[in-house]
Amino acid sequence: MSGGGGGGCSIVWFRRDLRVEDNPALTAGVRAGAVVAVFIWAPEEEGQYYPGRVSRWWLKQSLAFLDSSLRNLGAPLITKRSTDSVSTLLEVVKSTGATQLFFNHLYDPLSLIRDHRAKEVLTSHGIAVRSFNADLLYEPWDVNDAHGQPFTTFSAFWERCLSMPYDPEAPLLPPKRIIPGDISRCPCDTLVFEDEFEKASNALLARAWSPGWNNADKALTAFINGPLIEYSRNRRKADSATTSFLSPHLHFGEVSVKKVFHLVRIRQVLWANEGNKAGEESVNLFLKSIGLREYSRYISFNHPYSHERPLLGHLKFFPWVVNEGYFKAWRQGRTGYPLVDAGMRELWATGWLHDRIRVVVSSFFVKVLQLPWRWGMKYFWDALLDADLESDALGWQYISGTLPDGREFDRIDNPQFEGYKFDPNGEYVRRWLPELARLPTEWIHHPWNAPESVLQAAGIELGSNYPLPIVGIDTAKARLQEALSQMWQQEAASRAAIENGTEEGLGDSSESAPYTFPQDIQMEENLEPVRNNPPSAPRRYEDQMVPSITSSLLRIEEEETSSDLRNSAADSRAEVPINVNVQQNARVTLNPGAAVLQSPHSNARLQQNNGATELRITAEDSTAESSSSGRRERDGGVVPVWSPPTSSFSEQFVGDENGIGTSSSYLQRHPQTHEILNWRRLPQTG
DNA sequence: CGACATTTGTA
DNA sequence: ACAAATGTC
Repeated sequence: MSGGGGGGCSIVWFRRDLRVEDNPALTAGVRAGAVVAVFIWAPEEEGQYYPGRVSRWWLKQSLAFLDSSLRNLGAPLITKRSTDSVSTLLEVVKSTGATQLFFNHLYDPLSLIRDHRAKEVLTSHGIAVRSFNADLLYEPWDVNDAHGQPFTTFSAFWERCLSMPYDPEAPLLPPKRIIPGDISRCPCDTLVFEDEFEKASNALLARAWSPGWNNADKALTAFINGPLIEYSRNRRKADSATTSFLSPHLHFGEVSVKKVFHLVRIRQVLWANEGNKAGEESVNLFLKSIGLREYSRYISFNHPYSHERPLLGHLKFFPWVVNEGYFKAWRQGRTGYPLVDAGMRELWATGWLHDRIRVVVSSFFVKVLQLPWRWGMKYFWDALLDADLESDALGWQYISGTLPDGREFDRIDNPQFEGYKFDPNGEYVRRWLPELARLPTEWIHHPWNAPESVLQAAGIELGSNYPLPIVGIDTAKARLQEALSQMWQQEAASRAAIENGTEEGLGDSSESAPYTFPQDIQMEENLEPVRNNPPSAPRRYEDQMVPSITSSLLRIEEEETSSDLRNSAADSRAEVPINVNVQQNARVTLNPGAAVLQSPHSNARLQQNNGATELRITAEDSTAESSSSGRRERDGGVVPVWSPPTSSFSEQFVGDENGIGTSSSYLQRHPQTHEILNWRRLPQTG
């Protein structure tokens, strides 16, 4: 396994494993001889999930740290700008004379496809390709129930993980030094991660966060030595500095989960020996949140659609309220519910939110406002520093009640009560909603009930400097009931239609006139959300239209932007290629031998017609996404930018074999979803 | 010590 | 809202 005498070096392809310690691909590369470390920035490949501003900021910092560590070890990080990672890899291989490629696994749907293709293409060029597990305690395909089937509930999954017959592998030490490959003919591209606007907005982030693997290590140590022991007691506090703050580090793989697991476990044994029950329990709870991260990859691998369609099919028939006024009020933190609003303001200003508050605001979004969950998920994607497709998809599905072990649909959490639970003294609300700062705790989570005199004393005029509740909880409950009964009706009708052989189970009504967002959703300072008005916007049965992302970077880099993007390109925005429909989505060019991943229900599958498949998303798509976004400064933070409508989503694979409904839940349907993309079928080492 | 009440936590 | 865990007599 060493060098192989051929003299060719190895490429180590860094992605979301931006660390030198416990990096199996890097270790393998170093063992094999000379190494060329590469990072390819090809955000257009992410289509709609082009990374948000804060996420890109983090990546930039993190790469700088990685580069300097690699340099210290002997080989710099080669950075490449690309719209097609695989062909760029090929170029790098050619210009360096490499004979091997090493990388670590990713499990989001896009990466599964891209990496699969990378293996195929590079292998066909005579390159030895090997990939490794660097992101998880156990590979998804190694965790199965007694019948060899994937788990479908978290607790069963996690129980199994914790009782596997073998422990997760011990973390690898960083290499002592790296022999550099020949990069004389492989120049770096300068990567641009932020434009001038964004730079200004991002300046503040550095005060609160320190990206990079060495800082990740510090954060981990600080957490284990500090807040961990109190985790079980404190984890419910919205305002806490008691979380690990590891999530962005983990997202970019600056610290390995295996290392976290091992260190935390060691501490647990220690506490157990001391009879420290609280400490022991704290570790269990913290590990559970690590487990959820694992589970999100597990779900994504087994159901590569989970980021865009409900796992339990009935939600497909939920009549979502398509109301951009609600949506805007939610984003701005002007719903009239202090806990929700405080959360949204914090997110807006810092790109961060405590897990509890994520649940509160997303649950409010889905249950009270009844907005399509994918909008919310997309907003999180754009705004969160630790935006993570798999984790966020899991979270939103959990909230929406489309997981077997998720929250029930018909349950509305009352933000007022949750407020007193998670923020009993109102400190959190006061910090993020200065307009309520003078309100006594008694009323802080339900100002609408406060006596006029109290409001006056606190300088609050409801409906003027703080909104009345956008929707009353009772109204929301009634509406939710109504919507749910509609949903079940639709579901039943659809099933009946399928049984009658009327193939088109889903009412085509929804497909005919795709709703589009208003052109420009600006962050207006004093927008007053309408109160309790029945949703003026139509309800719709498909939840597929996701307001698009903003990528102002592209605006700068690609000058070719056409004049009227909104109408042309915006309608045909590149989607996550999973659902690419060639006819409809003209912008997504499927080059000869299109790779098309089909519905999970018809067994997700990468179809390849001939060897060199290529799925390319043209630059125009993303450029289009950058148009018409409003931005405004706002106390310290910067308002996340929101841009206009997105395409209709091509969820046309309507007539899934089994129909869609609870009776034929995905539990029974998922069998071979992963067969094709299963890594087991790919050369596996490590 | 078991039957029953109360509290708690809910991926 | 509910099931599990914990507390009480």
